[in-house]
Amino acid sequence: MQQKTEPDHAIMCTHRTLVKSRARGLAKAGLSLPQFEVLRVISAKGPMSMSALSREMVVTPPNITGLIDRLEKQSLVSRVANANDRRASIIELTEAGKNLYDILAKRQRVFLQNVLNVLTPDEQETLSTLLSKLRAEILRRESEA
Amino acid sequence: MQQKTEPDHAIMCTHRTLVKSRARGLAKAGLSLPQFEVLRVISAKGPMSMSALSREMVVTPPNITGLIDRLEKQSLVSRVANANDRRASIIELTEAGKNLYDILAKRQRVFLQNVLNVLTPDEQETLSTLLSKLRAEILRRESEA
DNA sequence: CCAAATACTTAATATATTAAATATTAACCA
DNA sequence: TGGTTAATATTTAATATATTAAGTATTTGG
Repeated sequence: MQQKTEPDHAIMCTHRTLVKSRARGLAKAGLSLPQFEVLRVISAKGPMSMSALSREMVVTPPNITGLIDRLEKQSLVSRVANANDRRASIIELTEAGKNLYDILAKRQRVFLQNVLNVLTPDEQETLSTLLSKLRAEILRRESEA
Repeated sequence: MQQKTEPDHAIMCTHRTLVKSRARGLAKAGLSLPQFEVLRVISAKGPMSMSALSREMVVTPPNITGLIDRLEKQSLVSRVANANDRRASIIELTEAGKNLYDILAKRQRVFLQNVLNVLTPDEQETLSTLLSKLRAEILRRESEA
């Protein structure tokens, strides 16, 4: 997995490894990582429209349509009609959705915490700071890519 | 884009920002980032079979079939029959592929170097080291996810 | 009331996966 | 040697995620 020591490669490799591990864990419960993220956002911020969800997850609305279709088929979320605005239905977690999320979220939280604990609190802060600087610089130089 | 200071979120956000910027740059020349990566691997290691390519890029063979189909349609690579092993053709860059890659690779290299230079060499090394530690720990704890 | 904005869906396409099919090569053994 | 079997290389099919472009429905501002 590891090939070069340049930070951009390190970011790519670490991201890929993290995503694959998390996805493998969730797959045991029949969920994908994007599907889990939908449950996480609604669980954290409460029921919301699909356009709000697309803004929270930084993905496009057609993507949300598909994700909600699949989660609804699994009876983990439901589209609840909204009398105030008949264009937008409100996406809620079902009881099954809440229960599954609670179980998986706990497991994911423990896993991530255990992984991060390989770094000291200082190292964790340093890592976040360096990545944040890099992110700002990428955005600043967007036009040069 | 930036939401939390936990390192795992920082990795996700920075990765997304980096990938989007690079992809935007390549899109001006009609290439996607995965397509560019195919050209990069062949340019660096020479012509190779699709299975070798799939191992280099850490993706599955059916994915490579699609990528090569689309690159061949653009006349940037060609499948060259292999007398030694008629199962596998060898993927080569065409002249157009070499020329396009050279131009884009230079631009990407400069962009990445400029971005990374927002960090000092020491900071770059620290970042790589911390990410590497994290990656090793994720792999060690894979089963806990 | 009508134009513009907003919310969602549909269609087409790209990337990526797993599962299964085909083609070829390599290995073994009777 | 010859033939079956196993391994390898690629493709196809089905599905999930994600995008852009275009279409429909509803709301809102003037």
